[in-house]
Amino acid sequence: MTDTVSSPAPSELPAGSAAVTVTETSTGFQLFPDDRSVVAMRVDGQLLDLARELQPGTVVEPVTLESPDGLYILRHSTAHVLAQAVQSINPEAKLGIGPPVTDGFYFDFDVEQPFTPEDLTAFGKAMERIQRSGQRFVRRVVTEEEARGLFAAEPYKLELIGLKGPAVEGSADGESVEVGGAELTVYENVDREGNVVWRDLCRGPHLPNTRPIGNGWALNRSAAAYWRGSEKNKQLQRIYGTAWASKDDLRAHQARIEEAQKRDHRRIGAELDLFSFPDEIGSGLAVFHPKGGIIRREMENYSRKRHEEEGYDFVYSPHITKSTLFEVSGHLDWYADGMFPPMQLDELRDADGQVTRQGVDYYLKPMNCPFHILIYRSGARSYRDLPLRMFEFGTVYRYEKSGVVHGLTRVRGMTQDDAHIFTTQDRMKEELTRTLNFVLGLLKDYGLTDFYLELSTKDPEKYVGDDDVWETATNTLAEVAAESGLELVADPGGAAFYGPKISVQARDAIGRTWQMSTVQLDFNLPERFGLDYTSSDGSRQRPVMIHRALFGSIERFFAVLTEHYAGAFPVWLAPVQVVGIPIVDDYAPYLAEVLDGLRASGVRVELDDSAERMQKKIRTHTKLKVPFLLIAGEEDRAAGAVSFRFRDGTQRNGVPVAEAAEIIRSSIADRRQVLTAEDVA
RNA sequence: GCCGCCUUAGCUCAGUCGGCAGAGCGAUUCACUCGUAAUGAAUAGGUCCCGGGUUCGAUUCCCGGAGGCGGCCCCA
Repeated sequence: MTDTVSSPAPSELPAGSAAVTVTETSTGFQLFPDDRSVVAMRVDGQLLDLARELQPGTVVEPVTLESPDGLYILRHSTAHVLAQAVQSINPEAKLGIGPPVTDGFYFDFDVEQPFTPEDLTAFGKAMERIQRSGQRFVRRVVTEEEARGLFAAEPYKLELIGLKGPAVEGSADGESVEVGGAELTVYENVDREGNVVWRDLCRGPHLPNTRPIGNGWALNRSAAAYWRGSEKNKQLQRIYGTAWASKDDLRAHQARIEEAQKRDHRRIGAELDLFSFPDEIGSGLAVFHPKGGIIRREMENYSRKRHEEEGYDFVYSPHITKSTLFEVSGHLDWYADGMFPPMQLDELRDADGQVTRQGVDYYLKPMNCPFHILIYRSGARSYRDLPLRMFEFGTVYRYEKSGVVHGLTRVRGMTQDDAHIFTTQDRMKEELTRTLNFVLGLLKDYGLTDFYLELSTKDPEKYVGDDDVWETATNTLAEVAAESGLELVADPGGAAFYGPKISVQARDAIGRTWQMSTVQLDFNLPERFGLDYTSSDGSRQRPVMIHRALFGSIERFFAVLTEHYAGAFPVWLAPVQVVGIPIVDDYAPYLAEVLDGLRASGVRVELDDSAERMQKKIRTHTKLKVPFLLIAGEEDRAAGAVSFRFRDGTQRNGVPVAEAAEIIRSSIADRRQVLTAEDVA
C-alpha cells in the first residue's frame, strides 16, 4: 500500500462538543488555556494555529492532538523538525517539500550523497534534541519579495514562491502545504531565547511548539523521489517518518505494520508452497505450484460456474496477434510502451540483403477486448442476439517497468477474468445493473464483504461518444450504486476517454482497501471496429460495449485473498482440507479408511504416517493452515469416531465418523471459513 | 526506467579486515510408539547470483549484468 497525501478530515463535532463562540478578540491560547491536549483550532472548517487572533462571534472548535486533525498537524510539525535536524547536520541540504501523509510524513532534500541508515539515526537524535528544546512554531505572513530574500539559498522554495496561487492550491502532491495560496506564510522555529533558529515556507498550521511531538515518532526509511513528482525533474532524497500522539500509539502502529508483513502474500506463498517467481523465467512471471494451483483452480471453477449461470458465453483467444489488431484498437497508439516489443516474422531478403518480402509484426496481447470484438464481428448480429456476453480467462502480457513489478499484484504476465458484454443502448441500463449485482455477489462468495464503490465520470476535456449516452450510462451506474446501498465515492473526471467506469473497492481483514472489480462502458472500440447489429426496424445500429473484470487478474485476486485470510483459506479453497494424524502408527490404517471415505466424496485429504511424533505433526500442519486435523487413537477407534483439532487449537473430540464427514463436506459446500470449533458447532 | 539497499545449503540467516564456509529449520536413515504446536542421534546437501577486472590467490575489493526489497514515476 502506498502512502498518499491526505487532507485534514473534516472534524466531526461529537455530542457535547467543546466548540466555543468567541466573545471578545482573543487567541486560541486564551480560549483553551487549561487543556494542553488542544494543539490547534478549527474555524469555518479551516485549521488554524492557536496563536491566531479571533474576532468576536467566531465559532471555534478545539483540535486535540489525538484527533485526525491533530495528528495531521503533529505529522506536519514533525516533518519540520526533521528538516531542521537534517540541515543542522548537513547545512548544504536544500529543502524540498515536507507534507504529512497517511500515518506519518516525509521531507525531500537535495543532497550530494543519498542518506544512509546511519544518517537517519543521527537525524533522529538531532530531532530528539529539537523536540525537547521546546521551540515555538511562529507563523509570519510575508511578501513575495521578503520570501525571496529569506529563501535565497533554497532554490526549490524559490520555485514554489514563483508558483504560488490558485494553480498550486489544488495540486495533490503536497505543494499546497508549502504555500498559502492568497498569502505567503513562513513558519519560524524560535528557541527559548527568542532567536529564530530555522524557518520554512509553509501554509501551516503547526503545533504551538515542539513539545507535543513527544516520542511517538520514528524515521522509517529514505528513498529517492522526483521533485514535484515528475520524472523529468531531478530526484531528491526523501525521508519517510511516522508520528503519533504517544509512544503507545506508535507501537500499535508498528504492530499493525508487522501484522501486514506477516500476511504478505509473497511470504505466505513461499511458506505454504503456493507459487514462485523463478529467475530463469523472468521478472514478474509466476509459476503456481500444486498447492497454489488447487486454490487457483477452485477460484476459477467457481467463477466459471457462476458465469455459466449468469448467461455468459465462454470464448478463447490466442496470446499473440499481428500488429494490425492493436493498430485498429488504438492500443499501439496509447500503450505501446507498456507492451512487449514485437516479433517480426516472415521477412525475406535476397543475397544483397534487400528485403524482398515485408515482414509482419506480432505482439503478445496486453488486452483481450479486440479478440472478443472479432468474435462479435465474425457474423451478422441482430438485436435478438444481444446482449452478447463473452467470458474468457484471458492471459495477457504487459511490459511493466522493472521497478514496479511486485509479487502477484503487479506482474508482466497475468490472467484476467475478462468479459465483454455487447448490448443495445436501450438494454444498457438493465445490463449494467445486472453486471454490478453479479460482481458484488460473487466477491462476497469469495469472502470479501466490506466494499465501497467509486464512480469515475467524464473528463469534459477529453472524451469520445455522445453526451446523452454518457449521461445515461453515468446515471445508470450511479443508480445501481445507490441501489447497492454501498458507500459511493465520486471520481470526477477520472473516467477513461472512452467511457465512464465504476470500480469496487474491497476492505480486507485488516482494513486495507484494494481496487477489485471494474465495470467500464466503452463507446470507442465499437466505433473503431465498426461493430453493428440489425435493429427491429431493419436499420443498422452500433452496440455499446461493457468491459468488466471481477478479479482484475486472477494473480492479483489470489494475492488479495491470501493476505485477507493470512493464508488460512476457507475450507473450499484450502489446498489440503483434512490431514489425518494417528496417535501412534497402529491407528494409521483406521484413519486411512476414514480419509478414503472423504476422498471418495471429493475432499482433499492427506494421511501423515511419517515417523514423527503426533505433537510434531500437529505443529507442522497447523503451520500449514490446514483447516481440519483429524486425530485418532484407541479411544476414537473403539468408538468409531475421530477427534478434530482446528486451526486455532480448539478441539472437538470423539465425533462419530459419519458426523465428522458431514461437518467437513458441508463446510466445503457452504464455502464456510472454519478457524475454530465454534465455526462448525 | 530512476535512486538506495540486498543476493552464502531446499528455507531463514551467520561468517571470511582477500587464503573456496557455518548454524537452525527442512530432507534422508536409524532408534523411540507417545492423546492435541518441535523425541534423540547420524548422514547428505554449497559454482558463496552471473560475467569480466585487480591479485600469487576473489565468496570477500572494483566494473558490468541479472534477480529481489523499499520508494519515485507508471499501472489500458
